[in-house]
This record gives sequence, C-alpha cells and structure tokens, in this order.
Amino acid sequence: MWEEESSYGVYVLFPFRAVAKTNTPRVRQEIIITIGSGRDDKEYGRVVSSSSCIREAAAGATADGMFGRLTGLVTTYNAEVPSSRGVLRRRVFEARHLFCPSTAHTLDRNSKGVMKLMPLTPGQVSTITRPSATGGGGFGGGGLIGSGPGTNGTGPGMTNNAAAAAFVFNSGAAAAADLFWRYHHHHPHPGGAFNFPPSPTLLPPTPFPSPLDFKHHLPANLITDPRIWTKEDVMAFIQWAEIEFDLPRFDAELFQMNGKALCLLTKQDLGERCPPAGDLLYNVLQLLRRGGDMIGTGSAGHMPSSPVASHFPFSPTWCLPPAPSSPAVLSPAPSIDSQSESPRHMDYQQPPTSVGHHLTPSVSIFPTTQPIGYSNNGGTSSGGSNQSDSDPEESSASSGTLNLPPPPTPTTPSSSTSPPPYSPSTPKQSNGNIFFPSGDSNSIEPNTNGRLLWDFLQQLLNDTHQRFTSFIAWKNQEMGVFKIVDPPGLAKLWGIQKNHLSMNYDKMSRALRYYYRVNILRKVQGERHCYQFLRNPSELKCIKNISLLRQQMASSPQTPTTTTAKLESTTGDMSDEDYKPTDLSMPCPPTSWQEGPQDLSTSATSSSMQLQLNMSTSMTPPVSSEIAKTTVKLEQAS
DNA sequence: GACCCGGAAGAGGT
DNA sequence: CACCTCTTCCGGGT
Repeated sequence: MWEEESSYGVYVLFPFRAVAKTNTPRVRQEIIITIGSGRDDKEYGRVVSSSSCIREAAAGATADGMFGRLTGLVTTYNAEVPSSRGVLRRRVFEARHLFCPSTAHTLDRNSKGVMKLMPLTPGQVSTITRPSATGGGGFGGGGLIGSGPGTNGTGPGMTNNAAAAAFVFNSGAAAAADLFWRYHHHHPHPGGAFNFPPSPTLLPPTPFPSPLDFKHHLPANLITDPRIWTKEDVMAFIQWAEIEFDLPRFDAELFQMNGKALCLLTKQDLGERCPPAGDLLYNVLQLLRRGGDMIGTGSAGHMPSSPVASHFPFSPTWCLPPAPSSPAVLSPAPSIDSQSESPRHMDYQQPPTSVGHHLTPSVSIFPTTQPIGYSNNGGTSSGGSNQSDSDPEESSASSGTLNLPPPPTPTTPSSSTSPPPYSPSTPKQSNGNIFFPSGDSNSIEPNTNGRLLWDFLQQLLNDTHQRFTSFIAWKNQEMGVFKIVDPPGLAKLWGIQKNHLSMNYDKMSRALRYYYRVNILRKVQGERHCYQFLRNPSELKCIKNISLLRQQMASSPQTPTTTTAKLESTTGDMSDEDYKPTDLSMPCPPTSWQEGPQDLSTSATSSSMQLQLNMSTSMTPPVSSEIAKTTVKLEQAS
C-alpha cells in the first residue's frame, strides 16, 4: 500500500538544527535553520516552503545568503521508503550541494569553531539519493527517511562514522521537530573516502576533504585537473558523471569543448546543458579545480596569486569555491601570471561573439594617479549612471539575494533566462579611458586584492567591462563620486568577498562610514547611496594602513585641498566644498591618472572570461520561471 | 521604513 | 600579543 507522504530529506554537511514549524502540513512550512550546540544556537536561515517545491521556498526565503546556499541546490524526487507503516512514497528534497569552504568558514566563525562543512562527494550523493539507481528500492535499507513525524534516530544502514550526514524531517509533523543527524557510511568508492571524522560535531579545524581525493572517483585515465582536459577528456568525464551520479544522458554536442572551457561554464550554463545536474557537475568541477590549484600552488590558501584565481577573477564567478583559509577573491587578482596562463588549447568552438570582451586578466584596477582626482573618464560611468537612475527598482528587486549584473543587453529581462552572471552589461569602453595601470603585478603598490572595502569598491567600479554597474557605478568618475546602485546586492558581494554571508547594506555602510574620518570617503549629501572617494586608489594603496591616516588626520586636520575640480551636475546639490578631500602627503609619489589604462581588450590572452561570456551568451535557452531566476541568483551567490 | 550617523564591543587576520 | 580593519549591534536623527 502506498502512502503519500511529503517529507524533506535534506542532506546537509554540517551539524545544524532545523526546526520545522508546520502551519498547515503540505501547504506551508517554516523551516528554521540554526547552528550551534543547542544553547547558543544562532538562527541561520528561515524558509517558508510549500510542499510542492523547495525551490519555491528558496525563492521566498530569507535574505540570508546562507540558506540560499542551501536551498538553491535542492532537488526533488519521489522515493519509496520502507517504514514502520509500510512502504511510503515520499517526496524527497535533497540538497546535493558541495558546499564551498567559504560557507564553512562562515559557519565556523559563527558557530564558535564547532561546526564545519564537509563536502558531500558525488559518490555519497549518488549512493544516498537516487532511488531510481537501485530500482526504486529506496535508500539502501530505508534508513534515510524518518519513519514518522518527529522521528529521531538512526536508521538501518547508518553509522556514525559515515561520510555524509542527512537531516530528515517530515512535513507532517504537527509540532516542531528537531531534525536529526544520520550518517551514511556506505560508499561505493572506498578509495575515495574522505575520512570524515566520526562525530560531526567534533570536526577538526580543517576537515575539508582534499579535492584531490576526488581523483579517486575519476576514470583512471583522466587527469585530475579539469582545466587541462582535452575534449576527449571532457567526454570521458561527462560519461563518467552520467554513470557516477546516475544522471540522464547528456547531449554530447553540448560538451564539445576542452576542460578549460568546461571549467568556465557557470553553474547555470551547466544547468542548461544538463538541467538536473548542473549544480552537481559544477561543484564537482570546482572541487577538481581546487585540487588542481592545490597541486599547483602547494597551498590552497593563496587564491589571489593562484593561476586560477587570477584567471577567473570574476568569473564562474563569485561562487568559485575559495580556499579554506582565505576569503573568496572576487576581485581581480592582479597577477601577471594570469596573462601567461592564457588558454593553452582553446579548441573550444565558440565563435567569437560580438560581445568581444576580453577579460583583462586581473589587472590591479588601480590607476596610478595624480592626487588630483579621478581621471578623465566621465563617459564610462554612463552605463552605471543610467542604470542607477533609471531602474533602482529592478536592481534591488530581490533584496537579499544576489542581484547579478544584467545580461549583455540590459533591456532584455532575460536575466531570468541566462544571466551570464558577470557578463558585461554593455560592450563599451576599452578605449583607454578607464584608468588602468599597466597591469603590472610588479607594481610597487601593495596589492590589496579587494580585501579592503575601498579596494573592493574600486575594483568593481573600475572593472574594465563594467560588469558591476548594476551594483555600483561611477556618477562622476573624475571626482570619485559613485553610487551604490544595488545596496543589498553590493553588500552581498562584499559579504561573499569577506566570507561574511550575513553582510547587508547596513553593515557595509558602517564600514564605509569608518572611511569618513580618515578622508577616504565621504557621503554625497542629499543623494542616497552616493559616496565620494576622497583619495585616489594610488594614494590609498600607498597608505600602509588606515590608522596611519587617522594619525595624520589627527595631527593635521586642515581642510581638504587636493581635489579642486568641480563636480558636475550629476551630484545635484553638492557644493564645491562638499568634495574637497583632505590633502595628506602620501608616502609614495603620485602618478598620473591620465596615463590611461592599458587596453587589454585586445590582449592575446583573450582569457577565460571571454570564453565564459561567449558561452553564456550563446547558450540562453529559456528558463522556466522566476523561481529558477531566483534560484540561480541564490546559487550564484553561493 | 529606509537611509544615515557614529559609539561600542569584538572578531578575525596579520 | 598588538594592531588593523572591519563586523555586528544599536540608539538616534532625518
């Protein structure tokens, strides 16, 4: 006898608690995710879900990026599950997300060092989740799904030394029911065990399985680093993935590319090529790539200087799993290496598109400047200004989720279809009017790589391809006046950058306000979300630290004298006095803003981003719904 | 209610 | 351990 019962089986990789508050079973459910030992639990996410699809829940979920991270990858299927009441047919929601370390970092931070994420290996996933793979027989003994409302305990087939953990709860629970841990030890790839510690609550500080372990899963003849795969390797990988993860047949034509190109596919791109498994493939690739990085650098903790980081500065984007010990580097990682790491075998067949963007592989965006201001490039900020002026509504429509920059054609609301996450909004500039230094990593300027907020903002603002104008844009570049077009979105990005996923505009703006007193920044009076840099990046980079500035400010609090240019009408009621920064002698000689950026748009390095953009823009099948859009955003945020 | 401000405490990295 | 740069929280103002 079949019994329809809705339940959620969410495989999570860290020990959090989830409480299901059922208002009306099957209709509405509030899931509260907390992390902690029980006493000091911190709420981490909250979702209101219908039983139809947890993706909807994700769409309506909390602004907490953490939960977006979790839910964004949840998939659903029906499963037959043996239970005390017989075989139940249940709707199972499962998260098959390989969490990236940045998540772990954050969790760890917020849970006082107790919690850590552990990536779930594809092997584990396939073992746990795909009932169809075992002929619909359920979950290897049926232990994964709770056998009734409020059920706790470990089912058959579970041991506590397992590689993966699952939370399960029943939506039929009338009262709040704690989710419970279960451990799954069966693993089809003994060689690939990640040696998870016995207790999920006593994880060592660095429990992340080495991505290198992944190689044990791969076909023997497949190189571990996907970036150097040939087309044949990619095919082999795809075929392996089909079997390994019990995925539907891929359309091989969609994977006619080499490994580098494959790695450039965003999660969404992969999802379009293989709807049910894009996330999975993406995560596997990320993991493998990380493995490659570790090999290459000998350390996973230096993303900024790693070839990958510099090669994919913004691309496959923010969700590039950062190294465990370092925050994600969203910003271009200035490195000349990245240029030398031009595609080695770009037999990838995307025709060049009209987009024609080439990633300037990570130049320091900082111009060498005169102390006098912000370059000559009034025109380049038009995109951002227009955007900011025209459609603030849209830009902050999904506050709380990551609002990705618009697709190449801003007028196309097809952000829902395939928002190439960080594709350029418009193919302009690259004519030398954005002040870029020579991209020389030998610059004497310290490389802050976006670790500092002002640096981060500068990098977004000065992005060669203006991919971030939907977040932040110059209003008057000459004067250093910019507008935060999408405050929540920008805050989200900053949060990702710093591994503070609960970052919001309020907090970020507090950080900005700290810049006031050291004359790095000031508020443009009367204009919302408008600020002005009072020092050019070169100056800032020459400042060893801000406290130095503070000292200087304290000792010489004279009025600003540096900037004299007048602000244009864009800044409304600002008076001249309003944007005169303090002149503080800088430890390094000012150089000219005007010397202009090196136009790297024609660089032979052409770059990964080029590929990514091409692929993104060339593969834009319609996406089913707004939900997908939101999910994509959430996933991207992750 | 959103934005803005700045104090205070503290986290996390260097 | 000191220091720096935020992060987090907050009360208050516009």
